[in-house]
Amino acid sequence: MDIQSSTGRGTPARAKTMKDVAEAAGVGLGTVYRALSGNGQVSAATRERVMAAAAHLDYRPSALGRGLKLQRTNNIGLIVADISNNFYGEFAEGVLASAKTLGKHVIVCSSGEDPQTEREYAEVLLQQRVDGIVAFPTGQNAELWEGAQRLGVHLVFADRIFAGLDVPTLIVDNVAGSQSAVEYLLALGHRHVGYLGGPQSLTSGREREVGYRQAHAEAGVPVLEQLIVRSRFTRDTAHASATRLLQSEPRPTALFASNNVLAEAALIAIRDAGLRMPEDVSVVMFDDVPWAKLMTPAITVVSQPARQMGNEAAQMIANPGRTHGIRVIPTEFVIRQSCRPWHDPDTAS
Amino acid sequence: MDIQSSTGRGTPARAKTMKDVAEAAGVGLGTVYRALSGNGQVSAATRERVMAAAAHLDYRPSALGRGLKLQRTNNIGLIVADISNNFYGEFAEGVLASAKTLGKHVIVCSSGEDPQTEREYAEVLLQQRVDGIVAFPTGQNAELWEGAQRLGVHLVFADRIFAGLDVPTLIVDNVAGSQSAVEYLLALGHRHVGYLGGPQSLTSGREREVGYRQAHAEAGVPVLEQLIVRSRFTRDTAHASATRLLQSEPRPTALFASNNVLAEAALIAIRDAGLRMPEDVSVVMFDDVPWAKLMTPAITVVSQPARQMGNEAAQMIANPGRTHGIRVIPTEFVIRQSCRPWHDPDTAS
DNA sequence: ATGAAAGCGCTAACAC
DNA sequence: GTGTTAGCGCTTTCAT
Repeated sequence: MDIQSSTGRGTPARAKTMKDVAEAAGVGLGTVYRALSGNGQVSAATRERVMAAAAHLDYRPSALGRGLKLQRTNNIGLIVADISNNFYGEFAEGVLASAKTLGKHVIVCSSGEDPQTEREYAEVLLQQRVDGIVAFPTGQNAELWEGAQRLGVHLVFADRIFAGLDVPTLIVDNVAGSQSAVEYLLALGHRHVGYLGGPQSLTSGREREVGYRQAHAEAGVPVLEQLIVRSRFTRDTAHASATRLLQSEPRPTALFASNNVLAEAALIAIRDAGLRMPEDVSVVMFDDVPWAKLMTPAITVVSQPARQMGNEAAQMIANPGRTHGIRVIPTEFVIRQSCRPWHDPDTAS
Repeated sequence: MDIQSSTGRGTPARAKTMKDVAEAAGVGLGTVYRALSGNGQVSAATRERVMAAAAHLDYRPSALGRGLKLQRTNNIGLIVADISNNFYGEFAEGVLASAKTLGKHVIVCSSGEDPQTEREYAEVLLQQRVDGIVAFPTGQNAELWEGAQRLGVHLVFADRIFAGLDVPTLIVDNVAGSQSAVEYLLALGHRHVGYLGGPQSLTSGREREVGYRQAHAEAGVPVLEQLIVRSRFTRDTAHASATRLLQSEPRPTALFASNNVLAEAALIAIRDAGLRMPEDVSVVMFDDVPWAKLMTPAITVVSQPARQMGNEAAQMIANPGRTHGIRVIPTEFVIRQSCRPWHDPDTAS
């Protein structure tokens, strides 16, 4: 009696293969393939028998065998900075939704904005032989991305322009979005608009600051450098930066937070400082997260269509060749109740 | 002259294989394997040559070939309801972080709480031959999960108990968490506490309602069924439900929202109804999302350690056998400023 | 210490 | 219309 052949209780049943189905249906391997895939001619009777055998055995094709043969996996990688951040979460939902309709599957990675982690994840994705990668690149690892492209892995970058690489990129109009927000604050009479910005290493950090400066230039209002505070786009350093900004001389009467994490920090810092919004300080933030409209007063925002961008990124990965260069998505300025006109007490008539 | 062999500009270089490395290093396939994997003996000199050749060719092992041979992929699936919801986002960050340290990779799927979508995604994950799946199950598709277990795919469920299936499950103490919140409101003098609940089909929906009822029973306060409104855990139906709850007779003087999406809806409905928090209506919510402490007043919450749960889920998948039954995680009741004592005007002395 | 060869599950070309 | 076979890239056993 052969112990190996007994159906052990604890031993999981090996996943069934085409060969199993072929034996069960009493046909050859090729016939099973033709019957199940629809490629090639099979008689109706045979097809019936094969389908029945497959169903009975609970056969499920192996994506591994298939991928190995076809040199194509239908898997794509997604590298975001922080999936618990609503912006990336919305983007990811968009990628997942479009990927599903395209018959693709998504391996999600969270880099924490760390180039080393990004590198490790990209390496993993290449080993998994993904067909493409959607990434919010840290700005490092140029050789890595070049290598990926050489291997025929389709790339799409989001939110940041990677200088020197020819990768299709999806980006919002940071300069215009930021500029419209700051113009609005200046038009309300604010002359000391604090800017809570991201790192200069990212396009989104740099460009939003450019918009801030352009708005000042066009309004003829001088920029006070001490009102510009740069922080990482993460919670750890954000609070200290926001607090520092509120303690600047002169104290800002309005504040523009250049992403949702920095805005959170700003609101907490404002409350901690005993200031009221909008009486003491007006606030505008970049990125229309769900809680922005919950606040009292509701926050005025520069809205970016994160989910739609995710959709589009997945489409771009699936249709390489149709996508070139940088696609700029417009932002929308949504005025709510977090800003108030400012009349400088010193110069009041 | 052979055209095929020329390095075409547009033709991507095929990913290098062990065979390529073997030829470049002038050794056999087995030697390359032994040199790169560390399994087996290789002379120092040979190892050196192999490593150099691999580096020079930019060789990257194929997870496909490896997985096919080993019948094990080191990939795990994660099925959440909505990755843009902060709760799932935090959980996912936890899974990703732990998976990384365990050398595993995560295919993320978003079911939208739809059993059909869940089924399709689970099917995909099984075809991908994932080693395990972490899921927030909809409660349907029992046969599917049983089949997965039979195939030796390790399962971990989160947030919901699936009756009739023996799957290790990670869950917060919904009854106790909910009960402590409602006890608090009753102790403040509220006698008409509205309950904005999730669907009865999910454990988290049912149990939180049980906590609500137990708190009333122990305080000797009768439950008014018209103050219990159930909604799906999604934005579409939440707002209508919240509005309906606020129009109940008697009007609730306090409100317990059983998840973060319902809480969002409740706050908007409160504002739309022209009510003030906490003067007109006290509020407690389940799940301590980042914006809860941003609100003025800051919201009192039942906090659940979402990220830590994600960590633990990944560990459980990686160490099957060590995990059995249902692991209940305690919640934490965090009192902030969104509740106020209530003295019924009719019975005031 | 190293080379040769089999086989994981699938696709596709070929033979009948 | 159907069966057979080679090969994708890797791991592992068996010779040498």
